[in-house]
Amino acid sequence: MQLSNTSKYAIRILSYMARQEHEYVHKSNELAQSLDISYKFLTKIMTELVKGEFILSIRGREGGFQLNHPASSITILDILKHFQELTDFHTCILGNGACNPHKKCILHDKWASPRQEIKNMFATTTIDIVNSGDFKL
Amino acid sequence: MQLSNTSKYAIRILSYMARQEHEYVHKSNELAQSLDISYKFLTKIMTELVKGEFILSIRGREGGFQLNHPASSITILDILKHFQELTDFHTCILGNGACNPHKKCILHDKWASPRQEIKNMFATTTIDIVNSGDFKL
DNA sequence: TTTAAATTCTACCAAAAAGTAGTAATTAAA
DNA sequence: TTTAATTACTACTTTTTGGTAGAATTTAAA
Repeated sequence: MQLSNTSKYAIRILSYMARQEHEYVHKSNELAQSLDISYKFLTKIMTELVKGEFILSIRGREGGFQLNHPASSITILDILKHFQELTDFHTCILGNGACNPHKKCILHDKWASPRQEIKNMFATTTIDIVNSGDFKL
Repeated sequence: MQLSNTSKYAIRILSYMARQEHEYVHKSNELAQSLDISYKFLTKIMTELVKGEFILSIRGREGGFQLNHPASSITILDILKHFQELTDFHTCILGNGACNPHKKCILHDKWASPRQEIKNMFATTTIDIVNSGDFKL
C-alpha cells in the first residue's frame, strides 16, 4: 500500500514547479537540491515527465524545464496513471486480474468504496494545491 | 498502491483455511494446489504465518497447519500489520516519515479521510467473511 | 568559433521482493 | 524399527525497482 518512489518524486517535482510562474525555467540542479533528490535519479524522472508531456524541455545552455500545462489542470491521478500506479483500481486489491462480479475475491465489495474515495481524491487534487497553503515538498 | 504478493497470498491462505472447521489440519500441498500458489513459496509464507501466530504447525507425518484463533477474530489489518504493509498509515502517502502537521506534504490532509476509511475496512473485515458469500480465493 | 551549462542517452550497479532448490528434522503409520 | 509424509531451514536465482556513471548532444553566451 505504497506509491513507488518514482511516483512520489514525480508528484513532488511537478508540485514544486507549480510554485513558480508558469514561464519559469527550472534547472535539474536546482530541483535536485531543493527537493533533496539525487541529481542523477531526478534527471531520469524528468525525461519520463517530458515523455508524458507533463513538462517541456529546453535543451542546451540556459535550458531547463517548464510545465507544459496550467498547474491547475494537472491532477495527481494524471501523474499516477502515467507511472502505472493504478493497477488495483482496475484489477482488485486481492484479485490478479481475475476479479469480477462473478468471481469476487473476499475484499472485492469491501474495497469498492475506499477505492472510489481514493480515486476521487487523486482526480480532484491538482499540483496547484501547493499554492493554497504552507507545504513541505 | 498495491499490496505485496506475500500479503495477498497470506490473506488468501488464511481465508481459505477459515472455510473448514477450526480443527481441520491443512497440508501445504493441498493449499498450494487449491490456491494455485507455488508450493515452495507457499511454505515460505506458512512459516511466516506460524511465526506471526496466525496458525499452528503440526510437524511430521499427518502434520499440517491449523488456525490458531477463531476466524472471526483475525482481521485483514492484523495480517497486513504482520507483513509491514502499513507504512503509509504512519508516515504519509508522500512524506518519508517527515510528514507531520507542521511539515505537511501536499497530500497530507487530502489523504487523511481515504486512509481512515481503508484502515477501518481492514480493521473490521475478518477472514471469516469468506463464509458469508460465494468467493473465489 | 570556442566554451560552458544544460538536457539526453546508454549502460551499468545495488537493494528489495518474488520465487526456487535441496536437504534436514520430525513424527505417525506400516 | 523402518519408511513415508510432512514441516523447517539454508541458500540460491530471478525479477523489479531504485539509483549511479559517463559520455553524447544541444545551445546560448563569451
